[in-house]
Amino acid sequence: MIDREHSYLRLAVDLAILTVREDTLQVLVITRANEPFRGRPALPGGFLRGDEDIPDAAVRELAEETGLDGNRLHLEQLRAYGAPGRDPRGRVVSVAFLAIMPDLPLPTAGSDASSAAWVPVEQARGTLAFDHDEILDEAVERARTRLEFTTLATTFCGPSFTIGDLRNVYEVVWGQAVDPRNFSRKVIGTPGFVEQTGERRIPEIGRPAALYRAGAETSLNPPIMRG
Amino acid sequence: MIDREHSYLRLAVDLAILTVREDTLQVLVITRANEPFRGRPALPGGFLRGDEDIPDAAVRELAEETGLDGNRLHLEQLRAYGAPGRDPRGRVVSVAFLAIMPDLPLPTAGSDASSAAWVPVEQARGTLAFDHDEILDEAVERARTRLEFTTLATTFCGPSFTIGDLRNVYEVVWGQAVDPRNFSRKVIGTPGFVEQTGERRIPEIGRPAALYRAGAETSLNPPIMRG
DNA sequence: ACAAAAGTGTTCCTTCTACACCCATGA
DNA sequence: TCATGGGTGTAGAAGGAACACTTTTGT
Repeated sequence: MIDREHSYLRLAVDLAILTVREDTLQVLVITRANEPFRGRPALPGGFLRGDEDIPDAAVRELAEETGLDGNRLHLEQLRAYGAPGRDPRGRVVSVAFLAIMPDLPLPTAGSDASSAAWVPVEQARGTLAFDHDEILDEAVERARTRLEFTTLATTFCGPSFTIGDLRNVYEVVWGQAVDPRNFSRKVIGTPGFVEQTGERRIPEIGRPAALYRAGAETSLNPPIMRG
Repeated sequence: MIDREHSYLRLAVDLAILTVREDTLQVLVITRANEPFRGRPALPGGFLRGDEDIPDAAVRELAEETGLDGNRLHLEQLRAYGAPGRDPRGRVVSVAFLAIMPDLPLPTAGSDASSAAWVPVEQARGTLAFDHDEILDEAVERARTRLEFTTLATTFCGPSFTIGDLRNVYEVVWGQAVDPRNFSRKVIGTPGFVEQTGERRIPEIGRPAALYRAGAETSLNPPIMRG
């Protein structure tokens, strides 16, 4: 059944899972347990199973690698990577996904994932196996533009957060300062971006901040443009 | 070599090739010569060859179906489509591309492509084989946002065009009127969007219009937003 | 002169930007 | 009362929307 004209190949799914942690943008990186690239850092991922849709494979891999429920966080397809020779095992095409989640502790998960760890993007860049450096760069760029045009920043936060927390997400992901005064107005003035919970968070020093949860709106019009 | 855990599959490339023709947005559609969906309209495409990169496969299919040089026009990946059952022949994952080109006559091409024809998007929508209706919808939406944020509209035009021609592209792709006065100013005032050729086009009746060619800039900042 | 399409000037309005200023709290 | 972060007011600049008006041609 396999011929040369249109040959069979294996399809993998790779995940660039981003979070904001300790005021830096971090990516979930595993250390490869097997050849090829054994011992090298890489993005989590794995092969598509027989009768599985591509997003389902991404959700499954996410659960296997992090122990988390992929239906609860943001997961979007970036694109397919298929350069011949990108995988020394043979012809493998990978569909890359961008995932975004709050800063949760990584369950010291089972099988494959014992080595999963958060690593600052700046530190991971240039060190990853396969073509994962390229995937990571495109994932970060996608996340940056998503913050401009969607309310996605809230998925970096937990169930409740202050406007300052949300602003910190923008500053860390964009790598540039954002004016706190104008940012508050913009967020609060955009219907459906955030909803007040009624609670407040009292800092060690300073005025308490109102707590919010993510609103129903997903797109941002007008957008919040980077400088 | 094929096991159930991570099975082999075939990878296809499908192309949503758009142009503006007779004041409508049209898509290149073929009539399928073979099963499955024999006789039904579909997007052009085909299987990836053994040692071929994915964009190369898209360029090759474009050449085979239209006789045109895919290196000269805009070609960008949309995403991978891999729902089980999307192709009755078995497990086939397709990487879809958006292509944009000027309104050129279709060479009555060779092998596969004798049935290639331009069809208005509104007319093609809902009639295509496989999941190509979904691909077409996403291609059109991508093209619409590309016009907002990039200078891509010029690739719908030939080597030289008037500002009116370019405005017509926006009106047809967006499906809404655009103010001619403000549009001129915006386009001419954006450095690198268009360059004057020095020639003019003299219409049957009316003031001659200056001719332009595409400029070097690709992104559009500030963008041209839809209403 | 007239039709048709190209292009300019101007006014109003929304939004962004920058920054002065006030508010609420714990130590 | 001070430090700290939360939040409001406001003036200026930039850009978009709407539209009156002028320009350039062939018939």
